[in-house]
Amino acid sequence: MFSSTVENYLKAILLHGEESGAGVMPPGALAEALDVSPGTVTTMVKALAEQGLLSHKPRAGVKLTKSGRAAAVRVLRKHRLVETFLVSALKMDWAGVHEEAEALEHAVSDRVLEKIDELLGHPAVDPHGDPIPNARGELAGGGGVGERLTLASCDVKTQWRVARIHDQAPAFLDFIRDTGLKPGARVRVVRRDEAGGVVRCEVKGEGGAGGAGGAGEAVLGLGEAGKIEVRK
Amino acid sequence: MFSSTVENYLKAILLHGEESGAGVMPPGALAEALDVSPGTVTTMVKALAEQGLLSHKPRAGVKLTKSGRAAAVRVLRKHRLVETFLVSALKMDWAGVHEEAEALEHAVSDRVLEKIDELLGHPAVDPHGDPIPNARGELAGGGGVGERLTLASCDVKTQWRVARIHDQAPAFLDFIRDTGLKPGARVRVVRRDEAGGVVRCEVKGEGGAGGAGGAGEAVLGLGEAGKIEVRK
DNA sequence: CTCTGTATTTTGATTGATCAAAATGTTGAT
DNA sequence: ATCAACATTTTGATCAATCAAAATACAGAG
Repeated sequence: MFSSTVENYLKAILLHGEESGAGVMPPGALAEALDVSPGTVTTMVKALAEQGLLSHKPRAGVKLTKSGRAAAVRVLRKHRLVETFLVSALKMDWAGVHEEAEALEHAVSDRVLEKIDELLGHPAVDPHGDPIPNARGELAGGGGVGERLTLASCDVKTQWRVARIHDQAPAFLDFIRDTGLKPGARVRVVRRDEAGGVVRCEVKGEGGAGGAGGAGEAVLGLGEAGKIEVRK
Repeated sequence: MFSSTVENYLKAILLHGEESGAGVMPPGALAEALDVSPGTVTTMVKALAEQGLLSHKPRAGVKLTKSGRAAAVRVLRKHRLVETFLVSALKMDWAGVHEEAEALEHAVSDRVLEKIDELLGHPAVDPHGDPIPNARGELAGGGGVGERLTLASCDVKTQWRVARIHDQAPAFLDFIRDTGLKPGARVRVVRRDEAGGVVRCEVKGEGGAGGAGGAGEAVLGLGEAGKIEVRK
């Protein structure tokens, strides 16, 4: 239907809206997200607007149209279902699946996707805790970055459960795996030093099936702590 | 590593060699196989020769180099393992998986591929009976089109087993599915009318698990019969 | 040996996606 | 109100992959 380039533009715009809450994405942010030059974005954006996938207010930013958003949501569904599939069905390492899914999301047909969805039992979230849009194109909204409850903002001493990791960088994900702070893990902030920018916490493993279960300690920066969303 | 265009050129040349036995493929056949114009082939072939993937004797044809063949075999391995995966793991319909695999073969990484291979238990053939190259890049040779034993050349009255379908066209595959002549089925040629170009045979279902098992009759043209390889 | 038909290569152009560098518009500080 | 700093758009080029149509080489018939 669309080239993978087009799909990547749409997905980046959707993701920006989800993360930032802003309805409009500035060209510079898009260039940054896609790792292309600003001029390239201007050119592509004009073409996509032509196709009715987004609206473009010159010098301000872009916004997905209804059909653009629908296409973007389909791509995101593919991405997240594929990630889940790689981890659950193929037992691949958690930290690497994002890049694999990045390539596969453009090659998986709708027919294959629905078979995968079925095989996995219609999962609601992917291995990072990110919500998977359903087949009807509905995406559970996660609340903007501001009101998020994370290891940087949650109550100290209370026990929480890791709900979602807001970063796909392999190095960070490796760190998360090593500390045991994966979605599902139970965690308690032991001490948060705002001045020093350090958060120290106690991790209690998976609780459910599988994981090592043993308790451990994790120390991380405030910025990093802010990427770990907790709940309950 | 290579663009999907390049991968398709290499795969087409390898497949031509396997099917025809000829070591060299004329540009016209390549254009036909890839559904591009002859001029395009000339251009691309020069570029691929530049990269050391094939050797090009002007006005005669192309031949894969060692490294070109290795790359082609990797692509073929991906294609056939993906097909097997789609049928065995995702329970997709036999007849459609070729086109799906056509897209996925360029997006599946080596890491993902080996996980799939493992999951499937290192299968030796794909759902059409085509041999799957192993991880070391060895491809079981199938014998040229001449010496092949097929429903067009096998003994009448003897019972055979369908080994391989030498055609990926969806319409033909649909026909095969409907008649039950899939790899694994037992079959006996009841009558072969060379003059009329018609082969009539009796099909006995899967034998093993799954299939309907009941006997049925299939009537097909001599050309079509020649695409159904039998053994034993 | 010549000619003709077919396969192949050349030529000139197009499309999608990209870049670097120059030009331009906008915003915020003074 | 002016100007500097920065973001955005324009401009002119490039690269990979393709096409249609013209030019060319070759092989077999005579």
